[in-house]
Amino acid sequence: MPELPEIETFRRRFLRGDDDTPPLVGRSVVGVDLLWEKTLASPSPEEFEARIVGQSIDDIGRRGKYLLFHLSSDTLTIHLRMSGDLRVEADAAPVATHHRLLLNLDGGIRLAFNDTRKFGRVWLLADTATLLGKLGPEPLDDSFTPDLFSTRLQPRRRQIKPLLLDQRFLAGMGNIYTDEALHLTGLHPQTRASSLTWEQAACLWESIRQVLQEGIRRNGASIDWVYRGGEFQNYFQVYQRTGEPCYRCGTSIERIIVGQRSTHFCPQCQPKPG
DNA sequence: CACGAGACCTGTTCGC
DNA sequence: TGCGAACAGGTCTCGT
Repeated sequence: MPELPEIETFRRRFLRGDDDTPPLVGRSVVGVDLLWEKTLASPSPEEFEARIVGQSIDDIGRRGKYLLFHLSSDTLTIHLRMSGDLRVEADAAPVATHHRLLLNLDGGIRLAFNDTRKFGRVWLLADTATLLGKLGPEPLDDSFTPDLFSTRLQPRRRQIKPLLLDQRFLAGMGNIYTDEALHLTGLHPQTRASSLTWEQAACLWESIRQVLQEGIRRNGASIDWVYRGGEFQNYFQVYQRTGEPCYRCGTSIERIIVGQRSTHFCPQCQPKPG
């Protein structure tokens, strides 16, 4: 799941707190329990524990799909990949199935990293530049303009969908929001990026921002049992709607594979070019 | 550079 | 009912 809106939802929840989650800023790390070694990308488990204990959470940020806990002297960087989840719970709570890393905080709570498929990764970094430096623009930043987007699209010959999923091209888009943005624009997912007119690029720019903002407003999308609270799944136009009628024209939504990813689109509203 | 295959993992759903 | 195949929100590496 976790794409930009879901990560942003975590960030806001941990910053402000909500009904069952207290704000995390200001709390310090008092202990660590690494339950699945590969979850920790760097440094070594020994160094991780020695360095992180005693640091406090000063702020919480996000870059693309990376969640950034800015600590006293390091940045705890987390990528949830396919099945990662973050839960704030009592530090005496039983350790749930698929918990991979526990960070005990002061005040009797802990931040638990739960990840069924074990793809998620955690880094403790003094400098995030190496890890984050190759990411493309932030789609919701003011600096991301239609002109910038169009200019970046122009030299690329790739199919538009895999290009939008390429985090070096644009940071934060995943399979759901890409399918939704292309449908909103009326672009076939296999359209060549370089073939887009400025107007089409500007329309896609608008659609990308619209679906991401809508996703954030709905607290992300909850599929299956993960990510309580998200509502955006109730507003999907094409994602996981194979065979169901397009809300705009009534044509059956189709599912094809593009760049090895499941892709949903309306063949009427998003005609294949050429 | 663009693209596809395979890897990394576990769990659920689908088809026969 | 059972069992294997297909599929899942992501990204990396390798070969062509």
